[in-house]
Amino acid sequence: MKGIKDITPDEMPGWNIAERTAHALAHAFGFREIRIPIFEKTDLYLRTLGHATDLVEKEMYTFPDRDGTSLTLRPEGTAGVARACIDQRLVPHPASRKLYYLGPMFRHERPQAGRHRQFHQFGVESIGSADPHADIEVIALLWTYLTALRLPGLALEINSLGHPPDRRNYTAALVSFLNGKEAHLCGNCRRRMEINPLRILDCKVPQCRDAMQDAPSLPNFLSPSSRQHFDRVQHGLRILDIPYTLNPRLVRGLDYYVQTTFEVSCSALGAQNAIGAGGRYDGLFQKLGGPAAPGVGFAIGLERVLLALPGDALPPPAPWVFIASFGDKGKAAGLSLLYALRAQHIKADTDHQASTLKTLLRAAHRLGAPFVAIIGDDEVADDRMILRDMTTKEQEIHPLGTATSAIISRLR
RNA sequence: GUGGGUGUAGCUCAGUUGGUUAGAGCGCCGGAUUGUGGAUCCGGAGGUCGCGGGUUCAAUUCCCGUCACUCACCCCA
Repeated sequence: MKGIKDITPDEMPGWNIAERTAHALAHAFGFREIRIPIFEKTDLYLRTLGHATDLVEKEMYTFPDRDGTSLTLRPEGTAGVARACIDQRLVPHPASRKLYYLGPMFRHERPQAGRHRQFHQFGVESIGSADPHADIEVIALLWTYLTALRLPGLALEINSLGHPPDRRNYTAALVSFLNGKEAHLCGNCRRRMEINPLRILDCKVPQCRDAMQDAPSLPNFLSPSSRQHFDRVQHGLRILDIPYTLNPRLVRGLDYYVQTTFEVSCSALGAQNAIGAGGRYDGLFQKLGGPAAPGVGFAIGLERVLLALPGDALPPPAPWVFIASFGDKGKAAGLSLLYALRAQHIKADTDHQASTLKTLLRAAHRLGAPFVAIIGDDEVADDRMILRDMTTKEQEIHPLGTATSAIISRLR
């Protein structure tokens, strides 16, 4: 299917390191995992994401349930997490206010590099605190995660949209500035003037950038409290030595964002270079009929992380042993050893087709086995086993009775 | 939704103005005497040339359509 990918065994080491790092760092920052359904009632997304957004207008996988209820495969995680927090009454519990999730999202878009219809996100939501330190903590986790994986060419941009009244004032100023200049805008932006003028800010069409040259600046419209909040966020980032640049034109695509917004791009990625982004969404819970609770969070596109992941970030494969046993007695002894190791959680494998030492060793080599246990009839007769190191070609001899423990200690 | 590019062996790709048994490298399988892998040499298997139609005596090659993949626009993670 278009834009839907299999993740093959060869790709899994990268995924494992990306996911393990996510779990480890999220825990280190005091976030706890939550798993929510992969689809929700469509209404949830209509109410939270904004009707005029591209995501809602044309990218959702929406289908009727058997009773006619409209359902939608989740296109992002924040709305679902917020719904779950309300349903499960998590907000009052201090230990359940910092949550993270990992899993597939679905958007019906034309696929291209780093963009698929089913893709995966690692996201966090910090709920209940309007303090700038919540913003700092979330941004710090985002930055720590991406740098821990040693992704090249990262750049963090931040902005503040202010409180809703600030944004309304600015939007009004922007529209009045653009009135009469419609002819200089691209068709898309002319449409945006009606539905979402802020999005004209980050239009990439040159003529629109020219037309916006002298447009009113969003930071000038921040209320004193918004400005103070934003200043304190920046102060925290400086203390933590997290490099950032201010981008007064950074506007996020979803309607629920207010105040702080941020985005990390990765120059190693190509056109779709946003690797992680997020912001504050203080009105979201009320919009869903829940308790008033501010929140801030981010989402990271894991496919994009994998694309940028340097090859040497992958851990070396764990050592294991190939059992090369042949002859009637040798095979029997090899079979016992094979399962004894497995019972100890030691990776051990063989090739049941191969019957000669030559073919067994060839099979071991092809599977990339670092060690081979050789057991033929002669070995059984002498009550011994040969353990061969495939890289150094060194061989040691052990009694069959202690073969399992000898191999285990050799692999460590 | 719009535009460009590409579809030939498991993989990466050749294929000459349309011409008869469609090739290479890598990989895979086997062999080079009896219980030691990788190297070398020799041999072998494997292809509806994406699919459908059209032009032609003849199509992998030209034309149309279609599907898939891919990159970009839009937008986003």
